[in-house]
Amino acid sequence: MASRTYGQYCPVAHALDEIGDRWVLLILRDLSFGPQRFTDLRESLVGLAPNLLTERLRSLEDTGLVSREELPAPAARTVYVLSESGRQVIPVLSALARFGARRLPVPSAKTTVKPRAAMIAAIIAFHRPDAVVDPDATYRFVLDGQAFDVEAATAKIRRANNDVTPSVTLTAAPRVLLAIRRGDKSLNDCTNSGEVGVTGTKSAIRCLRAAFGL
Amino acid sequence: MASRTYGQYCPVAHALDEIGDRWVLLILRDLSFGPQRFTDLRESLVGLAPNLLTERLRSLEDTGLVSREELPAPAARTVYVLSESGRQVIPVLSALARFGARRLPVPSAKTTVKPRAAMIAAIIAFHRPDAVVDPDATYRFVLDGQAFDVEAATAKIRRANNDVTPSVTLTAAPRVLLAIRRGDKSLNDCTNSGEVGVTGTKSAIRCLRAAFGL
DNA sequence: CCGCATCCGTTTCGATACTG
DNA sequence: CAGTATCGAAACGGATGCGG
Repeated sequence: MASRTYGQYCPVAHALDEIGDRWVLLILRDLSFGPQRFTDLRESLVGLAPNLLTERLRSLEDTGLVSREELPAPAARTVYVLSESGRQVIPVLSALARFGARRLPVPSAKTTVKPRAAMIAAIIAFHRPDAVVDPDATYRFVLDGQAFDVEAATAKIRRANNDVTPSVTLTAAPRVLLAIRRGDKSLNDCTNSGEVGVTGTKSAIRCLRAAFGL
Repeated sequence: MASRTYGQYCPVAHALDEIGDRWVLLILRDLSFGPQRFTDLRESLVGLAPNLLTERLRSLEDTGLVSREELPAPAARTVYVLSESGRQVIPVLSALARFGARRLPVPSAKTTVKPRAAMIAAIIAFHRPDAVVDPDATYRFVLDGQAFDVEAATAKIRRANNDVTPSVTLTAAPRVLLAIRRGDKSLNDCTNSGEVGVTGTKSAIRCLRAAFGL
């Protein structure tokens, strides 16, 4: 059951031994947004057979990148979460996202642009930690009703938490965010036309725009 | 022959569609050190069948990441090189190297540490472009007789070029460089004991140490 | 429903042999 | 040197089933 290894003493080869198998990086991508159940992953990863998902999750547990948590009653559910060392794959995901975002074709009218894909393509891939002014800031993005919080300093992303009061909230359709990113529209025009809503103090909004090059 | 795609509109998935197949990132890793012949790649990538290497190279040409060049006479040889867009995978390789380097076990006495692996593990993975003082500097590393030049500003790496006069030259056994990186030895001690040779102006050496955290 | 396990046809991979 | 051809082995993808 041990997956094939490259057998090279090289950090790149070793990394690929651990996270290079098919589906693995997409599983980790999903987990980077927060804990996920088996079926959450299945839903996102269309085409991945359940036995293979099981095997991948076991491997990731073995390497210590993912851990399993049992949520308490009423309905006991198993969720999978990125471990502390698992969070070290996030820069890899970011680099892949930056690479992929430049090469991703403009979505046709029929292509569905999921909120998470838009977050990755428009936000995470272009986050500039060096441009962050206020390290304590939190940015909230509401896309198609799904809310994400991004920690300014670290670019850590999670599903929005009501306990947190974000510095800025940006509301938009995923497709609009991509259009702005491509430069087909400007954020100013979109806020004026109501396609994008931005709330927060003027300085916080400036930080948002600087941090993500919007 | 079209390789399987994930079929998701997501930059990470798209990136993996292009460079996520088995062996592909290792091929790109090798090409990031400069042009390589078919047999150079075969030699480095033990276990990769030649027909599969052919197929991977064709796919990479199709996506425009790699291009083929025919060297002129006397002995006409085909070499494969990273294209301009292909250089965009370098941040992905760096991120993988950083991830893998932390998780790579200490090499046993029997493990062979190849010069390139040491370069990746000790140098590329830890390069700090923000710490670079002189952007025009070039660092030369001579490991087991193989010489590499690293451009300070960009961390571009290539096989050493005699036309270039490096700001600093560091000579060491691959294993020693890794030991320093792990903190088992200090660069100072190794230069005093002769295990590592460093030549260059005092300020250039300071730059080298700052740029790579040595 | 959720979290898997089993079975099975298809694709991909890896090793070796062979060729211009 | 730079590939192509072949073939058995492994991995994958899809469907189905099953206990909690």
